[in-house]
Amino acid sequence: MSYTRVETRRISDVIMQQLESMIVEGSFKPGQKLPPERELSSQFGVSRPSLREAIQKLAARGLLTSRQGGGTFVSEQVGTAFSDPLMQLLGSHSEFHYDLLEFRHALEGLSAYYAALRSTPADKELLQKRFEELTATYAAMDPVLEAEADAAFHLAIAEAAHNVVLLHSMRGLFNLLEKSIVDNLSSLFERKDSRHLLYQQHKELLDAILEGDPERAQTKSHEHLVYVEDGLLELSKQETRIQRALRRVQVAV
Amino acid sequence: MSYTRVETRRISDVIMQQLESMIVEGSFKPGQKLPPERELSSQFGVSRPSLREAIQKLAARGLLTSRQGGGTFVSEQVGTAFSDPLMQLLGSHSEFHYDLLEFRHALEGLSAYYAALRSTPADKELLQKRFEELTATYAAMDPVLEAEADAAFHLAIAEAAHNVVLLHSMRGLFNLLEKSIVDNLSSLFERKDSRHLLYQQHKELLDAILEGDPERAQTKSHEHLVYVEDGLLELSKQETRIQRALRRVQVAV
DNA sequence: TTATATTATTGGTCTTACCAATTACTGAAG
DNA sequence: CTTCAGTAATTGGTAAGACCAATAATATAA
Repeated sequence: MSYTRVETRRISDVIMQQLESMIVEGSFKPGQKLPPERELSSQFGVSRPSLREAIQKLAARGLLTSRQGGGTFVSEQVGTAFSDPLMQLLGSHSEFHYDLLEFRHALEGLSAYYAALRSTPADKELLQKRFEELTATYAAMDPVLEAEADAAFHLAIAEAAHNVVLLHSMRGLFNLLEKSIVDNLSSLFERKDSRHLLYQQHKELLDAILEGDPERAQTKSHEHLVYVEDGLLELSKQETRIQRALRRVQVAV
Repeated sequence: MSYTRVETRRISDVIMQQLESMIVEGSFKPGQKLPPERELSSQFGVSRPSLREAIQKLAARGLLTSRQGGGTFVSEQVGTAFSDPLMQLLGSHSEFHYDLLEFRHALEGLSAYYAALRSTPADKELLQKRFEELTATYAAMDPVLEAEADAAFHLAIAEAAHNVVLLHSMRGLFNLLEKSIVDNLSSLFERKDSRHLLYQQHKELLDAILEGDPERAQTKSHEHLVYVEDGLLELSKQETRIQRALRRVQVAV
């Protein structure tokens, strides 16, 4: 008896996977509104019931939510282990903020490395745009606006890295940081005399990516990270880290 | 579980819940064939599309399976953990397995860097122990045992890095990979002629950490990662990555 | 400007019809 | 009687159109 996998793919399953991929890859971002069902169905070339079955399946798994008359939306907290209780805990305990920031900047380095390796022309175009938007905010002297532009720039790098797990992790971290932490700190380590230095670092990072030099991109990102963290260290978080390290020795199994 | 979903309940959700209850209660037993859709729909007093949406949702959750012309059946293995959101997502899409592994190895590099910077004497002791346990498994020729020891070694490094976010992420990734993915692949890229090379890489990594040289630790970890990923690339996942990258260009807004 | 009423949009549901895969049935050949 | 091919019935898969209901956008009146 041959195990002939007929595999008559259900069309709603095909659509579901396509939508799923688009969500995971970032074509549809969390919170974003999807096109109307009628439009989507004709766009995919399937009937509305089939398209609906796909949507309902994804909704059953929590990736989509739809309200009658409102529309269909991508769930805000899609995947990522950063929405779990522990992470919420970490976000609310200031002694871990440094760890969060350190991790975020580390991921940025990774993103830069892979972005330099795998970014498409379209990616590079977007990167250039985001960079220009970031530099434009330097004039405004608005730390919030600047932080947002900075986040957008680094998220664009993460997207250009073409690793969905990395992208999701970055998104989750940014969400976590955005809410409470970064605002207080960003104004601190972005002191006025460092504007030029930050611009220089970002510029070098961008160039390394655009030129497709992963090693240099990672190095530049790393230099950036070291600089920023040095600024943070002035806030004397080092003590708590050492304290934790020592405490850990006691509880280590 | 009780979510304030009190709004106008979708009829397909109501039917889904009823069917779910019947399955859980035993009215429909595992393996049993359900009545035809037309019959069920009229029995519930709803249209067939609505009834179908309910069935598809349950099928998406693994409770039901349906074959065209055959019928709809209750799944045999009801009760297995099929709840994890990201797990289900990434586990069902083999094209993302590479992303997961890449991310894991990248995090290992980070761990190595910070472990070299901040590991305490107690950490180093544990690292040495884990490393010896790992090398011991090389003799056993048991890929599962070896994978476990490898995981324990790298987790110890992550602990020595003293960044709770990094550690938490590593743990989550290991759990994710352990379940289904890594086993198939690990046996592939850990071919027999590479034992010595892997030992060498691990040894150099350990030494760099013990000597407190973060740059070298990261470099060694990176070399290790490159080697492992090269092995994975032989499985030709690169095409799908490129395809995804190109497809993303088209739908990007 | 604000508040209300109206309209358009959009998901939710139903009906009908037809296609496609599977299963059950029939009947002829052995 | 069994066996097997061919046919018909069963049943899930898909499509199209229509209408309802909730929401959002717009226009109107106070």
